[in-house]
Amino acid sequence: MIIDKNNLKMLFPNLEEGLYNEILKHSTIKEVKAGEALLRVGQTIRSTMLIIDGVVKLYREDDEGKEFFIYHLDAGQACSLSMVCAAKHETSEVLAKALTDATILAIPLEFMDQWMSKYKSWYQFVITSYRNRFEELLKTIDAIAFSNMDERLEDYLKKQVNKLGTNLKMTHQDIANDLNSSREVISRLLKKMEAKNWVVIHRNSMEWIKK
Amino acid sequence: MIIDKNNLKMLFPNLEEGLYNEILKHSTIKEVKAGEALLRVGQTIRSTMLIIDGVVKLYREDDEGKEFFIYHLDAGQACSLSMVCAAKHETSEVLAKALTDATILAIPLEFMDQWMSKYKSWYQFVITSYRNRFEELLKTIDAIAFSNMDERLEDYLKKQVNKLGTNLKMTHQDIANDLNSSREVISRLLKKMEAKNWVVIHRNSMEWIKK
DNA sequence: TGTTCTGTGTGACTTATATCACGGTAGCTG
DNA sequence: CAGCTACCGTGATATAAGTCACACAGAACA
Repeated sequence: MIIDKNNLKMLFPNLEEGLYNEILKHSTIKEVKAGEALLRVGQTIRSTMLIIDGVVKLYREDDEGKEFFIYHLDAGQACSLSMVCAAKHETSEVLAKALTDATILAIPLEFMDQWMSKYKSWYQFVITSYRNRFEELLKTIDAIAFSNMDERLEDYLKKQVNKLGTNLKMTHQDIANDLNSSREVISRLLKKMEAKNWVVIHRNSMEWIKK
Repeated sequence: MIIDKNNLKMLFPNLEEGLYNEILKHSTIKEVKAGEALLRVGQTIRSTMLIIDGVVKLYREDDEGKEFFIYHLDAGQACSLSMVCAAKHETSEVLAKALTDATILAIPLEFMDQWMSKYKSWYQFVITSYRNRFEELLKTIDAIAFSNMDERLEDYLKKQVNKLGTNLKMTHQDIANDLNSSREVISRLLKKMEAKNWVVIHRNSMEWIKK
């Protein structure tokens, strides 16, 4: 995938002219296949990552390696964690996996500091990214603190639909893993949703038909 | 409470000289009694808040007004949310309540932007605050996603002990509210902890004796 | 002094979710 | 085609947590 200034402007509007040039000049492009990890827990972060294309899923891991889905990142968004971590030369607290094939722009961490004082638009972008991720995290907390599995599943499916369209190619086990639940529970809840005409279940996939 | 440069240096080390002066010049001091709210959900944020003295608890609220405890802020810390919100003129997503009597330094939001480019130390401070709050939030998610009530209660009590000492003046109902559980459940779990000699239970208070 | 209120203890029960143990079936592969 | 494997459905059961009902005890107060 070739990235030029126009691309960048579409995806990240409202940055300063000079900043687009710097981004193009100093960043490297990373292509990631669907399912691959871009960032693992404990890994040292050496660059800030901007999503150019595709969807990335962020996970939190427990000690036994169970993966709990926290939120999505789309094209035009930045991995906020890679920003702070980068700024402090620290390691990742999360696992980031490509949901679809994805293209990532990696910006070496030294530019974080530089641009922060040099480009007001960059500072705005970073702060906004942060705020948005923080909000996502709060919503995730709401979901697990205040909602039952049926609501959480509905939320989860809606998010997937938002990112990938109504035809969801995933197994019940996949969903169970993301929600830290079990296949049987998800199967049963999906059945109920099917009875309510929210979804049509196939093998290895399903279709979301609720408006 | 009178705040001078030395105070400030003790609480917020590693800032630039000029920045301490600016903080003293432009901020106002707010005294808050234990139990009072400093920031409510939906409230517009007009200033960034630095904790000078006391302990503040942050909560997330659900639609029925149930309050779910997310983390503590101590003296020397900043309410990161007030930073981002302030920068974007937005409203609060959380409820902040003083746990003890507290002293807060309120910095009008216009200085956020200014100082960000003017003082590298301020930028570092903001980013570090952010990262720390983000981590707290992730830990909170871990707790509710991966742990049972007994572990969560233990964690919770340890945090309280950390902030307020081993003599905990709170009712079982208070704890239940913070953990979004119920009094009976907390009572029973506390009994078990007492049996294990982790805690001595009194009326309206308890003592943490586990090392 | 008795009365009231608030916090606590506890048994019985309900509910949500997890786990176990199957059996079935679609789709691939040799 | 046989046989395998991954996915799905479902009843039975287990467990954690929430809810209900009520008893009791210490503090507060009239």
